[in-house]
Amino acid sequence: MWWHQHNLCFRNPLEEGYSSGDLEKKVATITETDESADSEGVIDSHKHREILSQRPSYRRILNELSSDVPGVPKIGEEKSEEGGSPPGITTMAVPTSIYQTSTGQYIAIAQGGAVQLSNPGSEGVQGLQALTMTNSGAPPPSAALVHYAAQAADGKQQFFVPGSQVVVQVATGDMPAYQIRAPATALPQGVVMAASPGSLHGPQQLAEEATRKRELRLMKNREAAKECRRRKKEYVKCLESRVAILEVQNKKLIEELETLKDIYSPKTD
DNA sequence: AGTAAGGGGCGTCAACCTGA
DNA sequence: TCAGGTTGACGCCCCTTACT
Repeated sequence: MWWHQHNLCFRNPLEEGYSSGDLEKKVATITETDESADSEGVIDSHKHREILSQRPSYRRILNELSSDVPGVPKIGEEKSEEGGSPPGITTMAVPTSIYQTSTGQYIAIAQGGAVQLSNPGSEGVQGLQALTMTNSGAPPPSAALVHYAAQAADGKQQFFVPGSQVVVQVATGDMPAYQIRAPATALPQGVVMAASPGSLHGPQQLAEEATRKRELRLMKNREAAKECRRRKKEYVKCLESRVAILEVQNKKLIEELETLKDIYSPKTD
């Protein structure tokens, strides 16, 4: 866990009864920053909006905090430090591309060319089914939805993914296998490419295009919300560790002050 | 066992921000 | 200016815990 990976293994302040909001105020107080925006209690919505709009993102705040505290990872850089996973936690390759087939299955192509399958019922990458890759085709750089699927001439199922590549089912049964191939021909017979916006006619195609755009936007926003929540949690953890560090520092300074007082104060005998 | 309360996660919407 | 990213807010669902 991040909390332990950076030698910041203090008692978790949240377990001592702090809410994350309390923590934020606590850090603001200790560091004398201007983060205690809602300390006044009730504020009108307009003011609240202003405050929110002036508030930097979690990524920025945490990166600023990280630059102050050595050893605290910056958001966006934490991937490499997760190299050694804690015992008991199964690691899995982060997929670089995720595609959805016409049957609703998800195909994730991980770095190194591993292909993973996920059924519609499973959630996200959980439940992804690792499959054997028989070649190491480089995955396309961006994630996108598969627009079409087809049955190849040999009866094997194919999924066409962006980047002019084809994921081909090369074995069926209990342990299906898939390959990433460059398509031999431009398109197999019977495959119809999704129409480009410029070639749309009729209200039905326009409606389909609008639906497709909406679903794409929802999917992206879904992922963005997940990422945002992950960053928020990381931000709270960062605040927790900062509180712990500052409390220790504060305690030391108080002790030091008491010691100096004892040394330099005139004896009153 | 049944139930209410509380917490966490998720999807979605909307407002705002930012970079091209 | 606009498309895409970010994030607060809301409602929903599921799980856990305490209580009856």
